[in-house]
Amino acid sequence: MAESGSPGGETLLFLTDEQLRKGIEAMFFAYRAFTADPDRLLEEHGYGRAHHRALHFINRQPGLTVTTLLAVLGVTKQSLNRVLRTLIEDGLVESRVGKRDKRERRLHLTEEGEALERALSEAQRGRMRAAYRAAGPQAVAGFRQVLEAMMGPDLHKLYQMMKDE
Amino acid sequence: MAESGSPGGETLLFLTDEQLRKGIEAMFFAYRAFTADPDRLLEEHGYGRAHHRALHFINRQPGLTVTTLLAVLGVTKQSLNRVLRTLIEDGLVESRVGKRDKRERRLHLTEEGEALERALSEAQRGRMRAAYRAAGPQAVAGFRQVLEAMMGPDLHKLYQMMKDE
DNA sequence: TTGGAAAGTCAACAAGGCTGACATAAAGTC
DNA sequence: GACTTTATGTCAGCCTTGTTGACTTTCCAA
Repeated sequence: MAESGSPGGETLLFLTDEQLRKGIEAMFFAYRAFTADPDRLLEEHGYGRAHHRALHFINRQPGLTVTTLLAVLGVTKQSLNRVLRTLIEDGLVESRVGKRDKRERRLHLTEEGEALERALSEAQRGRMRAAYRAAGPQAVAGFRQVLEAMMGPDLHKLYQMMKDE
Repeated sequence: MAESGSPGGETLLFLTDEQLRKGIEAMFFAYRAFTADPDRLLEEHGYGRAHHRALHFINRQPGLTVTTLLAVLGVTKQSLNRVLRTLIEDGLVESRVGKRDKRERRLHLTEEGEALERALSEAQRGRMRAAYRAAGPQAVAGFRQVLEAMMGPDLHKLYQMMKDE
């Protein structure tokens, strides 16, 4: 019941606690749907969500280093390594020694890795595309604005690191 | 590279695979930020995200049954029970035998439960409020539209079950 | 040459999903 | 009244994915 009134001349009803709670629930349910499609596919291949995330970002930034991927994913080295190791063993990801700095490992998807990434992304984009189409370009712009504002400056920096087109 | 052209007379650039991928990443980063604040608070109390979700929905629908909560959360009985048991033992949730149907357990928050829920929600709403304010009412409307379209009919039904104001 | 950064590994632990199998009480049905 | 179904709870065990802490190897850079 914080800001229910009309302090200035503007209507701030969209900042009501109730509206905020509905927004929170919308995030909860939407995120569940958002991960459901790739999850099904992953299970068939014996992988989990963590594998998907690694594949996604390696695909987006071919040649990124392990340290960068760690920062992007926001997990510990040990946690990522477990996932990365199986992907490399299974021949989905290739780890190449850095040219200038030989300590670095540059990560790339193999053809097989690209194929799985594409399938996972397809599933996820399918739902996204349907939602975008249903809501329209104006709504999509608002959607992106709110999400970007919500992620805060640090994550927004990582977000912008990913190539835009 | 599916729909890059201009099939009709309309610009469908917002349905580009690249735009969809950015949307996917926005969801990923935003959801991470979205859960970060309550997670900190939860850790101080020795609880996890699962406890937060239970508290949230019991608060929203006081007196809901276990079966309903199961449907809303989308987890198994065993998984929910582990969480619910500790909340009841710790005196945050009260389980009352149903009046008409005595098999049912009606779930309610105690005062202590309400206090924690309020604190968690406050943390989460703080970020949400800032994002909403920064993006403006128009963007918020679009945000909600896209999320609702994304969750699909089944989850949308559960979403609408929650009281709106 | 020496300190620090990048990567990898081992071990142990915790949260929170899951399945399967059962048990009980209460409702509902025939 | 006997039988079936529903709502709930519980035990046991497994998996993924996160964590901390300790330690190693390799390599860059001052």
